[in-house]
Amino acid sequence: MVMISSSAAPENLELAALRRLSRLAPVDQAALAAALGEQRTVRVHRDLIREGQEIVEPRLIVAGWAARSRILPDGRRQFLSFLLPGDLIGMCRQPRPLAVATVVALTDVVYCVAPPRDAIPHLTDAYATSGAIEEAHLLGHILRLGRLNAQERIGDLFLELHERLDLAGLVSRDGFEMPLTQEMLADALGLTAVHVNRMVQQMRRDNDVKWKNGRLTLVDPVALTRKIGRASIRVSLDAPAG
Amino acid sequence: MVMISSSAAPENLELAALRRLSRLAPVDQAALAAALGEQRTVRVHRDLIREGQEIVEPRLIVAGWAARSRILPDGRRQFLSFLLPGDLIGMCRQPRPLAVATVVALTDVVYCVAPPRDAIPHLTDAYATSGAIEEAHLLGHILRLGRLNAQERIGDLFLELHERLDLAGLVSRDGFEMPLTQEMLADALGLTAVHVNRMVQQMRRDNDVKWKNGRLTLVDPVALTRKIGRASIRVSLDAPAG
DNA sequence: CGGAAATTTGAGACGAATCAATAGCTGTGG
DNA sequence: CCACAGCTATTGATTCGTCTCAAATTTCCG
Repeated sequence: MVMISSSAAPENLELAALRRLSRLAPVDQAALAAALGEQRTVRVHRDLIREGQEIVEPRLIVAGWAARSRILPDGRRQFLSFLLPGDLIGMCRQPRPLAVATVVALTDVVYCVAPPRDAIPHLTDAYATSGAIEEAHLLGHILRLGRLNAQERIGDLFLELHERLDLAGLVSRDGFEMPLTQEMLADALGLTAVHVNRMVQQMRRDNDVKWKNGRLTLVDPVALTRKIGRASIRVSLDAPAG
Repeated sequence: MVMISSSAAPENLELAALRRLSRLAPVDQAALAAALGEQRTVRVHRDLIREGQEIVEPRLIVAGWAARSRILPDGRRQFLSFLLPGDLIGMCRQPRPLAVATVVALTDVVYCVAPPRDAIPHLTDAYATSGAIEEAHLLGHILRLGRLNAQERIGDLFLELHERLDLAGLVSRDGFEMPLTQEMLADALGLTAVHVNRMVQQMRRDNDVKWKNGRLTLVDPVALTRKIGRASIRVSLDAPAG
């Protein structure tokens, strides 16, 4: 269930993260690789950042999934966004910021300290673009929660994950590793685990998805996109003119 | 109904916007005021930015309300966030970005071109903080849509607006101008106008809010905050050490 | 193999949507 | 000054989607 426990050599996973970042802007891959030196692991269910605490240093996820979350006094939990390999944690433009959300590891998470802005040419651009994409994901999530019904929400989220993991080179023809439980999906989508379950079964019956052993396959992503009316995010990934 | 049609001198409104920005970081107010020279007005219902189009130049709202919105193929509409006096429109760190959402004027909106980053010392910090706050608002909106019921959503949004307008100096003891219709509230909160209506009546009966003639009063913001379990946003507004 | 976590199933209750109609308000033009 | 059009707000009756609670089953993992 935990992604990194597979037999794939860790190098491959790093590379996936690298590929992801490097596609954001023209970055010297060798320099970036050098910066990725020291890797740490956080265990499942552990917090990477705790709400209200001061943020340590920005980090780059090399492997595994995490989520930003908030919890209400009465225990209700909401995942605000998912953080996948290649994503940045706690990267912000503010001088001395307090975390506005907890970041919790949904699987074992391998990360490294994000190389400082000026360590590598164009890295500033890469981070900026990364931030813009992240905001686009937040907006997409708001649309999802505000105006889509349960089944659309699930499908739409699956499409987003597919898209993002594809960019990170983590999608093969038979889908991708999806370590989320139905309860986690519920916490992200503003639903109940029970209802997520029923809707997923529906989607399986409709042959929209296959999901087994933590591996998810979207049978026809394009058709599903149309079915849901999802606008895929198109932040320019090309290098800026110059 | 349109805020700026009041008898208040336009200078006061500018100042409100100024105060807002200046509180974000130590900014030379005179320099900022100079940069605010040329003001334009956009009529109600007109778009300031259209989704998918290239963003022109970043703007600063001087008076009036706008909203970022997305519309689904079938006509469903979702407001992603509200933009109030002192807020920035289209400010992004990306080189040549496409708008990820439409920005529509909810009232007549007076704006000016946002002074460039390096025009004024510390303005970069101010923009950074402004961006961080905006992200915090997005996260708050996600929590709202995902885990609060109709009445909590409305109350929580009212509290956010109160907080933001207060920072902008636009709240007096008898509340603040609230140009939103119940339908707009519905489009922001993922509800129906009909249901918003019923819940607002409930809140009036409970003596949580007064709302008449476009003016909204929160009878006891602190109590309401507790009642809803809302965590107010505490991005550091103080100057960074040094 | 055993225990915990995750998924699945069922019955019933409740919150919010839907559809439809009415009433109030605002501005416009005759 | 009134009549009318067009929003906005309100009310009622009904339907539908999702939640809740509870229990059974399956899967995962040590």
